[in-house]
Amino acid sequence: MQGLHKYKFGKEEKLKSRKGIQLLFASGNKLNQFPFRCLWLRVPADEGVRLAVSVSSRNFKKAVHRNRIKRLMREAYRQHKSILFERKDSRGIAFVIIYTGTEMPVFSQVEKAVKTLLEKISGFINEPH
RNA sequence: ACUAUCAGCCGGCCAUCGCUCAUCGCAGGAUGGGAGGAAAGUCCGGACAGCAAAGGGCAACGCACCGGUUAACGGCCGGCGCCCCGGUUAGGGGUAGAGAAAGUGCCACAGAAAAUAACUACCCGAAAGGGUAAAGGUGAAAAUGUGAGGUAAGAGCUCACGGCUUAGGGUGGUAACACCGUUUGCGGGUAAACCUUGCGUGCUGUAAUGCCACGUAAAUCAACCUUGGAGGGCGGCCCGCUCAAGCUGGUAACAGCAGGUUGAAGGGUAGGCAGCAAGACCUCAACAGUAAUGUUGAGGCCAGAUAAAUGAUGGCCACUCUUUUUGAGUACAGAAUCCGGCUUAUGGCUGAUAGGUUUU
RNA sequence: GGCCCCGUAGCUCAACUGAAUAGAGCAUCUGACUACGGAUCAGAAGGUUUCAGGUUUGAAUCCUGACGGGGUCA
Repeated sequence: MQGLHKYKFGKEEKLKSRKGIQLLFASGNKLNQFPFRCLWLRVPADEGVRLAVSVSSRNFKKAVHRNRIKRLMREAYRQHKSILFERKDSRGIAFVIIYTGTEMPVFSQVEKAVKTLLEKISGFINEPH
């Protein structure tokens, strides 16, 4: 099942609940990796791995630019999310990635940063102590 | 080739991977649809939904030449008036354009005086006093302009030609209005100052609203009230109307219990479905109309998410920049209930119409 | 998505019932005082009143439209 969905990023893997997002912002673990900031939290196993993506409208006033950045971030996560699935325990992860840079990125930059970010999270999860 | 207006299209194709919706399938999956002219600003107008539907008056807000168009509009189309440009002719452009002769206010500085005029001045007169507004000169604006008569000096005091204006008339036009002749008068500007007149307008908005699921609050405190009534409703206010919660004891004031309204503090949920995608819809053609627009016929189905889909990478082609390669880039910009407008942001290509210049 | 408010010197605010040089404090600069600096005193500079158009003789003020910033909702 997981192998089949290796490069997909469907509705079930997006963090959509307003309540979950508020919980994440209230008590999530913080992690900085320029140009991103990440908040993540362990959740029960039936939640699965869920991601939300965000760009501040203070840095990017045009909606078309925010959409562009969010699409690049989702695409990068889709290609490298298998890093997170090679984990030891079966609990789920909920996390949000926020773009904090002030300039329009290109895909290669986003891809590189997302990859290192996912490796960092994977390291925290697999070695909690 | 250039300028203006109108209409249309935005990079094209291929490969791999992916997102969202619908349909089919037990499932893996397959097929099909998937941003705009402005989706933007939220400046107007509606559809739709809820609340309320005895009224009357006032206030508030909006609009303001005429006719047409439309579901409606402050939009659009055509005309009229005014202003500007133009060998001041043809023509082109702009225009929030009712009323200043209903009333109130304001008009700095300068000036005699800024709106019931009189400083210098002119005339009569011995003076007291009276008559007058031409000349001075400031200002954005100075008491209807020019000429003649008239007079002591003057003055629409009178006359001629004008300007504006009141009333009623004739001709043309649906009308605004234009022209003609009669007549009343001479009142500076400002209504995007208050205001007056005419016409119109319920309020709140898809986070409306309905249903389902889950969950709690039943309680506490304060104030007021229980038919001589707190408070609620009828658009904001008033009148008026209407709804609205009581018993016991006591002569009464009041007390007790109960109830009602408002507020404080506090508690709970913030999930799902509908609304929500076939409509003042789109394309083409014909007809009516100067046009906006309308009618008829044929064909078509064209996003529907909810921390929010419509994308990424590679290759070739087209164009621009950079010194060739390399490289960078390809307008403005991303639906959120849906329509009709307005405003703003916008690079390029194609076509049509109009204009003048150059070449043949 | 709806509704509401505000833009004045580098900063914080006046002047908002139109009137001609837009004012005050802090900050900046110059000079004096001091051995130097601070404080103090004197003086100066700094403004397309967010932008564009209109009404008016005259606009920061009134009107319209843009641009920018902020707040609020079940």
